[in-house]
Amino acid sequence: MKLEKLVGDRFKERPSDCLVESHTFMVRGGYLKSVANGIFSSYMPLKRITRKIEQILREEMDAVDGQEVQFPVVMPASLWQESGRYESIGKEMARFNDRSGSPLVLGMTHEEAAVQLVRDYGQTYSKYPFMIYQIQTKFRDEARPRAGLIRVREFTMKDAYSFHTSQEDLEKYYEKCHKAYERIYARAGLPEVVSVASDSGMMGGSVSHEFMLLTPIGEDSIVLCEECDYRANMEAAECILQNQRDEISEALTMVHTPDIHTIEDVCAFLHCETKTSCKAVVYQRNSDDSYVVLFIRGDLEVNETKLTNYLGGDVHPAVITEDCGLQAGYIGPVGLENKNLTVLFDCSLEGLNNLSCGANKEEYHYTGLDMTRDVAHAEYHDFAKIQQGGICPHCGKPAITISRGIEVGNIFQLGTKYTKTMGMTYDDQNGETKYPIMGCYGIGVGRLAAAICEAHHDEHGPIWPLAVAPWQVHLCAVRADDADVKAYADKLYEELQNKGLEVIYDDRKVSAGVMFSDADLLGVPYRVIVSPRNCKQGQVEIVSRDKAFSETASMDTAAEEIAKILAAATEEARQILK
RNA sequence: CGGGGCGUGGCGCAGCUGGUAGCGCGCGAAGUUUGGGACUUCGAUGCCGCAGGUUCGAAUCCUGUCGCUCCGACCA
Repeated sequence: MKLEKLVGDRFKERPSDCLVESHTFMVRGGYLKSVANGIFSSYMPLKRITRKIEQILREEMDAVDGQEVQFPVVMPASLWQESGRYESIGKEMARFNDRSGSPLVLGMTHEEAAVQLVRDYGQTYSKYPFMIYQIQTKFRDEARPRAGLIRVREFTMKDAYSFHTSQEDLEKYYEKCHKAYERIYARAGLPEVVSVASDSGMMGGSVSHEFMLLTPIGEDSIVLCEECDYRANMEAAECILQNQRDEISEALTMVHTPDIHTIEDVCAFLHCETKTSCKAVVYQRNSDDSYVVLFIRGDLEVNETKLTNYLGGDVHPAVITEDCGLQAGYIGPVGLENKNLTVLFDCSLEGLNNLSCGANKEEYHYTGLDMTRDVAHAEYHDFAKIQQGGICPHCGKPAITISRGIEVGNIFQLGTKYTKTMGMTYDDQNGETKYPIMGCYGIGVGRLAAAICEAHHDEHGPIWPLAVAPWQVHLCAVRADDADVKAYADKLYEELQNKGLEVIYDDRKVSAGVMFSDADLLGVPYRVIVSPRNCKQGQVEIVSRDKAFSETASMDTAAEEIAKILAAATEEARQILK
């Protein structure tokens, strides 16, 4: 490919809406163009990258006996009504009607389609296990797309679905897929991706893992232990506390606290720390707007996912009205005898004494609250967000750190949620009718490309790992107006292509600065420089994009040398994988 | 869904106490340059997001609307 003919502009200035490096470089380097909020077209360089990523995905899925299939993008609402998700999923799913008025949806995930595809086939145990996968466009009407390809509305995803006749078999296969995922990230140049235990959210099921690239620009919070290998999604991390009770319990005393509402204000007023207070966090159930009051230690935050899981339904922050029986800013556990309230207590309060709390009376708080004495009936559950420096649920050491990460894939043990609702059954050896157990496994292709860029770049542009780079060699003819340079570079271009290498060839009559800047933006791992200076010495320069490698080769044997270097690099990558 | 910000050539921006648009980059031509985004000269490119309103006159003021974006909520 001649760079001169490559469609798409490269430019110097950072567009104002690009806030992360991957987005900036992909826009500046002519990789993509925004079409609408969270919807992009790809130019050739990005298309070549995603094609290579997809090929890696195919190979690794095939290696775990996956069969590539293809589900439709557009599906009838009836298919989603079978699983119940037509109703349970909100505005994230795009819905429309066809000409006859029949409701349709755009696929945002394909569990239903997968079950539909195989439920007639999988009627006997002898057909199991099997796995099907596709690489397909998904549309999710995200509330807030952001950061270029990191979070978009339309994207390509590899999604896989496995079907099993026993939990043990699923678990065995799940483990295989976990390893396959590790290989995928390693091959794509992101061996640093870690898997974390996660909350499975709307997908249902129990065990799941998210694969995370740790980076400050990530959207998810991840809990890591510095002392052991414990890793978890923020939502799933158990919060363990060692509650320290004072020896002497003071008496419960009402204190006048005019115009003081927040925990910080109350504690400042009472000259105590927020961790010696009991705060109330009020929610309402989405289903019926009934109130849920959660008491938690003043310095901690509520993990709403834990709360949702405990309640078995979604909640939203409460709107406290005059007549709901709650004194906003003065809610406390003592004397809160309200009929229609669900009152919950976080473990962080268990056994504590000498706390401050609201008195359920306007402008009054209590001091000297003793949970054991004053709130004897309380049951304690874990609703708290784990904190930096918190206690690791695995090793028990106070070595928890919280990092940000980009989710570049995830795997779920789905169980029978979809096979049950959609009536997929098989007969086992004993002639008993059973529901197959499912697993599912997803990787977003574009997001992975963005994550690679995020992890591998310098101030000038991306540094694509060889396995996913849009081209393998970037041939620069510096001073292409020089006849010797041009003639030799043309010849070398020809030779490299004949050796089966992927070459982007820049023979534009532009200054070296422009040429190198463009090469930096395209991030091709090996750069070959032909110039008058080099020609005079009978040599060409071969340098790697990451500057780790730089050597010269004779003009006569340059093509062979380059091919050798690439072969060696490919082989090295293969060795590392083992 | 809540709260901010912004819509002016392809990109980045100025103009916004009203008088019909300007700068830098990029683009085209000519020439001088040539190993990290060169220089000079000339040139092209704008329904100033859209629709109303105020006014003799609107990029500028008012109203509405659409779009983009950031923070939060939500989230396979």
